[in-house]
Parts: sequence; structure tokens; C-alpha cells
Amino acid sequence: MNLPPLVQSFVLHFGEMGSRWGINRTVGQIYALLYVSPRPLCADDIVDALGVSRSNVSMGLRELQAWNLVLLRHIPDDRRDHFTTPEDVWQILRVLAEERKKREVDPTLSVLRELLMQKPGSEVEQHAQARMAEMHGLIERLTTWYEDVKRLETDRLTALLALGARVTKLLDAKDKVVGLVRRKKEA
Amino acid sequence: MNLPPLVQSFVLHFGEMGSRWGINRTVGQIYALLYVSPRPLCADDIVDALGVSRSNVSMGLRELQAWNLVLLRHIPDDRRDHFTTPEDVWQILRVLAEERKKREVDPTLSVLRELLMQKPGSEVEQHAQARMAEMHGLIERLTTWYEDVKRLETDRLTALLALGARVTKLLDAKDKVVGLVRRKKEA
DNA sequence: CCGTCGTTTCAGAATTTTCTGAAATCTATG
DNA sequence: CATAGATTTCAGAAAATTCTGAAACGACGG
Repeated sequence: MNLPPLVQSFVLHFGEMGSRWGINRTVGQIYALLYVSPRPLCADDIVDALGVSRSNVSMGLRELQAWNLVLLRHIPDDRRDHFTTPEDVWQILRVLAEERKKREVDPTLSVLRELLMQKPGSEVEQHAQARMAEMHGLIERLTTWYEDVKRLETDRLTALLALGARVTKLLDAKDKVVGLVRRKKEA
Repeated sequence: MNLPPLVQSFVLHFGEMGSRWGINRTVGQIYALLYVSPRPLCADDIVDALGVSRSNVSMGLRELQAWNLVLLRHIPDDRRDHFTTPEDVWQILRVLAEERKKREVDPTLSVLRELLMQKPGSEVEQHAQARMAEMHGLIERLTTWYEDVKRLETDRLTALLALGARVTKLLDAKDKVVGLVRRKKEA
């Protein structure tokens, strides 16, 4: 590996973290490299930069494409495929959230649904099902919330984030206004 | 493994998913078993239920304790340690979020901060740093938002979730009111 | 203290995942 | 349609991880 020190540190860190994120080291490194690179890179650039085998890079890029985390770009007068990450970090966040949900949440949700359909055959199974129902409820709430907010445009989303916990103040205010209006109507 | 079918399916699924969640199969299974079990279990119960080695269970429990996902319970007149999961699923969610943040986000955040302190030595490094700054900004926003909302009590949180994307309506309303008040003041 | 019951540690075996190099496949162009 | 450049596939090597059984450890009652 032969990279400017700053870039190298970044790339190595992503490699390390890769395993905690459910992607392997090489994939993490490739992603990091593309993320900070000022221009699209082709597979051989990546081989040179990271010092891993050509085929490993090929597989890594394949996986990143499956994750929708890299984009294919074509450079004029060059037959080779070039790759970048989406420009906008918010876009990246969306993609990441979507993919993780698909891989880590949806399967569990569907298994839970299935198990909840079955008739419990004993006390123990009955209790188990009640627990599963709780979990199912929680996950479902979270995912519908997520489905909702993911549609928001970026500036809306940042506004929401900036608001943070103060949202509840707004909620209180709303309740108060609604209460007032209702009382007025009833009078 | 000798469990009621419903429980077995659940446990096996969690085992499978374990790897996608960064915990290993046995750990996932132990957790699932404790989650649906109507009473606390001791290590040997788990060995019997899952058919894995005693030491494997011991290590699994150790890891789950590190994750704060299981609780130690003592049963009167029994010297053995017994284990459960937190009763409240929301509590579990909080724990999970906290731990994942600690493991998956915080290290990256601190690396980014460190790299952003350094002086770039070239064009390429300069660009890389700009990209890192974008990522850092995004993560920081998210984490401060998270720090905010994690303090909310459960019912507040559910209210917020139920509201979903309609929060923005509320935001618009607020902006309107603020505008009115301001104009009134200026008049 | 000693023995018993329960838990933890740890070195190596088993398994799984990741990585490589060689060969196969693909594709644009002369 | 042959060829050269580029990419992908795949079987096995390398590395990492998970799991086990044996031994060490700890604590409590006698």
C-alpha cells in the first residue's frame, strides 16, 4: 500500500471497522479509498493503492455494487470501468440504511410474522409467542417510522435532526392548541 | 437441541442472523432462548436446550453481559447463576442502540476527528480531508440527535414514532406561527 | 481446611470466511 | 471474426473465527 498518510489512515481504519459492519476488510478499504478519492478509480488503480489481488478487488467491487454503495462511471477514451461513491453523504446514508434494513431487519420481521400465525401447543409456546409479538410490534413501529422519514428531502431531514429532543416541546404545544380549539368549539 | 417447535424456529433464526449482526451463532441462539423463556435459565439449562458445549455457553453469556443484553438473576436456594433478558423490549432497543453506537460509530468518529486535525500535505490529502469533514459532520449530527432522543421516556418516543413524517407538518405550522408573531411585533 | 458444586480459562481442533492466481469469459475494435 | 485488453469465476491456500474438552479457579458449607 502506497498512499498519502492521511488517506492511508482513513483506509486502514475502514478496513478494521469493516468486520464490525458486516463487510470484510478489503471491501471496507475499497470503499474508503473511493470515498476520499478526487476522481473515479478503475480496478487496477485500487490494486495498486491497496496492494491486494486483482480478483479480490473485483469481488469487492461486486459486493459494493450489490450494496449500491459505489457507482459505475465511464471515462471517455478508456474501456475500463471506473468507480466512485455517491457524491452526497446523505445519499450514502440513505443507501446504507436501506440496505441494512433489507439484510438485517426484514428477514426477522417475516420470520416473526410466520411464527405468530402458528397455534401455540403449550404454555411455553404461548409465552414465547407473546414475547415474539412484542418484538414484532417494536420492529414494525420502527420500520414504518423509517419508511416515513426516508422519503423526506435532505433539508427537511436536517431540520428534524437539528430539532432533536425539542420535538417534544412542539408536540406539547400542539396538544395545547388542539385542546384550546376543542374547548372553544364546545363552548 | 430439544425445544418446542416455535421456540426452536425462533432460536435457529436468531442463530442465522447472528452473523449479520456481528455476534456469532451461539450468542444469537442463547439470546433468543433467554428472550422467549418464561423464567431465568442457568448455563446448564442452555447447554441442554441448545446442545452446545458448556464452555461455549459460558463465553456466550460473557459476551452478552458485555453487551448488557442479559441480566444476572439469583434464584433462592440455588447457587447457580441464572440469566434473563430485560423485560421491556424498548429497554432492549435502547441497550442495543447504545452498544452498537459505542462499537460501530464512536471509534470512527474519533479517528475522523484526529485526521481532521492534521495538516494536509497535498491536493489529494486536501480533498480527502474535505470528504472526511463531510462524513464527520453527518455522523456528528446523527449522534447528537440520538443523544437527544435516547433520553426521552418510552411513551414520548412512541408518540414521536407514531407521528412519523407528519412531524414536518408540525414544523411548517410552527414556522407559520413564528412568522405571524414576528410580523405582529414589527407592526 | 477440605470437598463439592459451579464457573471460567485456554490451547488446540473444527469450521467458516477471505484471499489469491490461473483459467475462463467477455467485449470493443481493426 | 480474430485479437487484445479488461473482467470475472473458481478451486484451493491462507487466515480468522468459533467451538470444545480438559484443567484451573473460586466460593461455600461442613
